[in-house]
Amino acid sequence: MATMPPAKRPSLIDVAREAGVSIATVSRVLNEQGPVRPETRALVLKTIARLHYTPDLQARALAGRDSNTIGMIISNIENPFFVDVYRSLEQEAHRLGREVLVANTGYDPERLAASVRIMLGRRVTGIAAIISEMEPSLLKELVQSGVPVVMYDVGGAGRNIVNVRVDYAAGMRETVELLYGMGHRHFAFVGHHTALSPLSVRWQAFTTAMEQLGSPVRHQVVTNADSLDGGYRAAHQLLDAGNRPTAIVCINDLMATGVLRGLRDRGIDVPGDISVTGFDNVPMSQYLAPQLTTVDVPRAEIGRIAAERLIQPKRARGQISDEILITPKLIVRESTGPAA
Amino acid sequence: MATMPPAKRPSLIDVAREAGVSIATVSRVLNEQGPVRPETRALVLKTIARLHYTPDLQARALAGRDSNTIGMIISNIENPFFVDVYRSLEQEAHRLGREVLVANTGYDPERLAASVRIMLGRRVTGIAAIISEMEPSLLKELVQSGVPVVMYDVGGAGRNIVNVRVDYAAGMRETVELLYGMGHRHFAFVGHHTALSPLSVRWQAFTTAMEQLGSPVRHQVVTNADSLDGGYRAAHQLLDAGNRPTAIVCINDLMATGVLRGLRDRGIDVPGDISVTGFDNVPMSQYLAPQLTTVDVPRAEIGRIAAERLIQPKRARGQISDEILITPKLIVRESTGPAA
DNA sequence: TTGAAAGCGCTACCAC
DNA sequence: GTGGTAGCGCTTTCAA
Repeated sequence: MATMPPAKRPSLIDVAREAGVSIATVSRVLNEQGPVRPETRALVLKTIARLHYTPDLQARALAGRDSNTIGMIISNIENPFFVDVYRSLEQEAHRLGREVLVANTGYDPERLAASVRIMLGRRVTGIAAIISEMEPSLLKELVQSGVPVVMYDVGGAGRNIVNVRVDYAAGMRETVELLYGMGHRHFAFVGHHTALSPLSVRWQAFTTAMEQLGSPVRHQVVTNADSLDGGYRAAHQLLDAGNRPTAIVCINDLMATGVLRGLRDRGIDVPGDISVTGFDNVPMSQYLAPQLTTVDVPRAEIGRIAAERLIQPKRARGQISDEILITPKLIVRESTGPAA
Repeated sequence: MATMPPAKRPSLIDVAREAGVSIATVSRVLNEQGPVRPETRALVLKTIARLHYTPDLQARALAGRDSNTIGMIISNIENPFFVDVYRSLEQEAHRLGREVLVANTGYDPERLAASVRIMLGRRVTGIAAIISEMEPSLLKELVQSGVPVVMYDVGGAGRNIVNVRVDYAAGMRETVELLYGMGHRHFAFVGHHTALSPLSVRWQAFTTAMEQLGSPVRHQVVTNADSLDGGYRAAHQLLDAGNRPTAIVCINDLMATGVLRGLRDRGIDVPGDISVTGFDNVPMSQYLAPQLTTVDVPRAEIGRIAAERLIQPKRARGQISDEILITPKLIVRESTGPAA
């Protein structure tokens, strides 16, 4: 028994040959472009079906048409926040007839660089960078590529860059003031590694808000991985360090969820003994016990805006950069209460 | 001031011209293949950097080398279960030098069909279908495409298909027996729409387990969207319907989380009044209060196996199909207790 | 060690 | 209406 040849996938040529027409005609029916006699059309369609022909998108993109795809890079798909932005961006992209190529970096700078190369290599028509950090050199590469880019959290300037910013300062101020008003004077901030950076907008927003409160207020900081477990460990570290705070402000809901669990393990009541706040208002935050006090960041809006800007970048010439500011909103739930 | 031309991206030709060598040479240094004089190599590299050249992956794939990409289709990225499988598959793929192309169908059959077309169109070297349903015609198309496929939950046979199955029957039996042993006689099953299908392995596993318990045991069913909110609404429906069960078995942790919240809203104590179980053992299940009794499905293993099978499909000839069975394990936590 | 040239599968333009 | 054909950017023989 002879070994079968690798059974190459059928191409336009195969379809054309089988149908007895030219490849140009097949292409026409495929793209519903230009005139084709109904009968010819039907024949071609039948042949395509018979051969299980699937157009090669790479070749199609190569031959002039663009890739019809926008890329999205996120730093932690484990965090529901990013997933929500992704879903909204994808929905909008599909509505506008585009596909989405996702890449998850896991906060790894190398993966980020690789992801950018892949996106550029696949000739995406735009890139949404929903990440927490970006090396200047990479950013420069992105600017020079000329591809439309929407950035979130990390800034950047260039005629092809649009920045989406959340007014963290406002959100953090509301949070801190709520707590302060409830009598809290000893705060702790729980963040993840990337948040150490002076570039971290959330961290900066927190310190600024604290400074505005004045001198009698103290705070300490714990950093860990951006995960449920990271928050969990942070809570234990905080308690082990002694000098217990009465309010714990977390960089996001994911970590706050871990903190809540860590405190419960140690028999600490929330908000009776300690108050806890998150940030983002991910769906999960409502399903916890106690429900999390947090700051709502409109993820759906962010994804939608990113898709829009990427797909219809009809921007005025000469404009250096663009900035979109989003205002978050404090949502008070059960995890905060008067200082013990 | 003249309008700038669209500033096409530099190609191999541009690099070759600038460096004064042939495109073949540039290609060689790019792929670290064949002999190239160190000085030539250095020159080319410098030129590439200067021009910010990024190879066109589509063209590369077209010209013979494969796309170096495996595709993954999931049905609900909102469910952490799928995200975990994705992360593990991606990690393994990267370890083996491959990229991953993800598609989320949101349980939409049309999106599923579109996703398959896109994967095939991009000439992925394999597809992991981690979904809950698949139309027979689509499945057939997949088989005929000849692309290696790994399927989870939904079956399929073909020389290019590998099935990963979880022994839901075992997991459900353990769950139901735990509850029965605690005195429960009135069960409710909470599933999502897809679970209505007689093809749904989880639903079948539940009914089978119930039958084995004998006649004095009753059960009712509620279906809703596969989401936190879906579970939440299911709980309310269950309570409104009267004839309250003492144990609620949920199709997965996502819905169980919603159920927990719904019960709490109605002042019902878990597990004091009603016991609740989930399935999957997603990270979140440990962070709830009460912590969820659930069945652990090794997601990381599933992702790893999928990647392996897809990337090294050195399978024996003539083998009709392949099947991998994974045995889940019950994890008893706080959400289950003696019948009221 | 390097270059020339033949495709890969497709679109788009120009003839007929 | 339909066919021929020139690329798109790259890899890969085959010669030089």
